[in-house]
Amino acid sequence: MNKNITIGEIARLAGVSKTTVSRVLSGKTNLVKDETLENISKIIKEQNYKPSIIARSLRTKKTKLIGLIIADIENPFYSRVAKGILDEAEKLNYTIIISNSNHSTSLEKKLLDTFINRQVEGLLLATIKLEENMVRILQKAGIPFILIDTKTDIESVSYVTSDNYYGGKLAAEYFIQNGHRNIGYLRCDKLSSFRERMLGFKKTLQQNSLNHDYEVSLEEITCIGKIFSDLKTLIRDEKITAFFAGNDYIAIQVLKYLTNELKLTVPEDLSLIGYDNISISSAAMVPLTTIMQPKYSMGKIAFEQLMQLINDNQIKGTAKIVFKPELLERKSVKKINCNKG
Amino acid sequence: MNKNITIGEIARLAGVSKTTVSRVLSGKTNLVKDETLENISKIIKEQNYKPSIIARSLRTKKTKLIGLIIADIENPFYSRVAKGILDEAEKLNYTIIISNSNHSTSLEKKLLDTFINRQVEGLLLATIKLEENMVRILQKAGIPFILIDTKTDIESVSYVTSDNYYGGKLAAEYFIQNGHRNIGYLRCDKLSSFRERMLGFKKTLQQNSLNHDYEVSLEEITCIGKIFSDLKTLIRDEKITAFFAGNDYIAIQVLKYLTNELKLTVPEDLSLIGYDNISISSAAMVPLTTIMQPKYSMGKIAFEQLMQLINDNQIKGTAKIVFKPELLERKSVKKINCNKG
DNA sequence: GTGAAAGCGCTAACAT
DNA sequence: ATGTTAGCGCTTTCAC
Repeated sequence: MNKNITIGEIARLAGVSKTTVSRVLSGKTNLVKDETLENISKIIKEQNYKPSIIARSLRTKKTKLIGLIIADIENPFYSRVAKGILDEAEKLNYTIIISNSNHSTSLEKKLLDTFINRQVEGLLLATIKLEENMVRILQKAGIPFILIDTKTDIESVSYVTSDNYYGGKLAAEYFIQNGHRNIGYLRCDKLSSFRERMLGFKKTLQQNSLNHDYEVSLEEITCIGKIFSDLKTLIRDEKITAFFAGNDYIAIQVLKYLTNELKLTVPEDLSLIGYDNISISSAAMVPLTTIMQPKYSMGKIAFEQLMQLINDNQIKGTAKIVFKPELLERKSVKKINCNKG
Repeated sequence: MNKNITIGEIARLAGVSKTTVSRVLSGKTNLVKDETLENISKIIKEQNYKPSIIARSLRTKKTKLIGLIIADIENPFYSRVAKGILDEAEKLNYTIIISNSNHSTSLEKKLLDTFINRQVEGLLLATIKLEENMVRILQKAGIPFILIDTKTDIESVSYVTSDNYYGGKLAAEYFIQNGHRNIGYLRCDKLSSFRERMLGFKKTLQQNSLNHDYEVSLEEITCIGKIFSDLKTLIRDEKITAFFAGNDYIAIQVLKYLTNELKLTVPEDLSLIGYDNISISSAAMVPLTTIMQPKYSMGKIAFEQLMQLINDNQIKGTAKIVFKPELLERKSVKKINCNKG
């Protein structure tokens, strides 16, 4: 019944003007007599009145809304990042509107529009394939945004990632150190993070004079099943002994495939490295050796940086944060022979 | 620059009134001459004009906003449910505002307020501990809501869950069939789903004249580490051979603990059953026998039901949807001896 | 088929 | 310390 109670009604009950009530609402209490303040506060509480954020937003142009586009909320990497974002948003009294793009660029474009129309104050993009025209649209709309786990060549675009090139390098070096020579990897050009990982990986193979063409190519990151037959071929024909899966989520699916379908053993028949260190990789059939990146922190810091961009809007700043990933040694890589020591 | 373009500006450029532009915007094209329509559409496109959803919401009282409160987005069960919700919302052109409550009842209360203030049209509550006064607040505000994976005794509250009592029963029966006699389980009273699972489980033990007091109690679902020492005691002193972990997320952490800390083997030293069938339970160290519930569908259907409640608001309907869970046999339960056949 | 005018609930000058 | 007024950008009578 009190769902339609407005500031005017409170003002009437308190015998003051809407302005005064508004001042109480926005904490400008120094402009209100103590007595009046108390009275108004009492009535607000009694009536359980809550100001309309919509009306306020329309007036102030501040929505306290941040848009979040996530490629795949089901991938534990992203859901951990999301948690970092959500926790931080809660602290700062911002509300998050979220969408799952399923890695679809066209959907991401549409979502961008929706979020702009909703007048979000900023945008967090967790793996969008950012095209130039999207950047233009965002900049034209004056909406600051930060990419997470993605990079772009476009100057003046902010991002929070780990050093994926370096991460790829770490993986390759580890395989090599452990005596692997025929090493395969998954390639997916759709994600910039994957591209960088593979670049660092491939380059390192090359520098060690190893064949760097044992690649399995993935068009659509959503259809991981499609790589399996190519992977099988690489194992059979090229005798690869190691495979860099690009991320843990995929690595675990590969692990399942190898074990259940091909009846192969990891790491005896094939060694595997993932990326991300998602929470279950330590409890996988074979505990997964992986490249770790600080997911929660990445979400948290992305949010903090976005706040800065929003608040310092006079200086059109750019945030470029890159974490150093680390290799986490577990049990999915076979030590064929040790070059070290 | 065109960030401030409004309907008035479009009207001016087209040489018509705001009303006419508004009619084009809302698809009331039968009220507009073809010629005018085309002209206006052209200008809208040229100017890349997007109507302010805020202003529209203020006027129409429709926000196209649904609030989603999730207990722990990082738990793959919830993130899968969330995906079902998000995909469906996208289809129906609704926007989701999301928060992670970390299982905190006080935070959930606060979030409820925030979401009401934002004038969400409906609310999806994935495991909130719903107190009576919350229900009153919601009903007073006239906001329909649906609980996911939770139930309540309060009449007229809608929910989408699986039959947790039956799920618990399935788990107990399976242990018993496989020859287990000393069977432990995790108890957590905070979540209604857990309570029901444990009730069904315990009752079944009882009906089979087995000890049903081998319980490990968990106060805060966020601190799973705390159950370990109790679990250890149960294994040592009571010689339990099987343990029902309440959900897969916890089961996997128990699995890690047993393997890494206690150097025990599953299922040789302890058999384990989880719940939910999260995507990685099939790839766990020991593929997890679990009770499956249709997570994605639950999210999807919860959203659909909420739409119904929103649209049929004259009839104050209630949706009570209960899925039948199924036991998924994998490798985490030892067959001590077979009673069957 | 089109437009003028009012108003959604709030805040922000600008008075007083 | 408080009130008056105007207006955010849209939709919706009601009139023409």
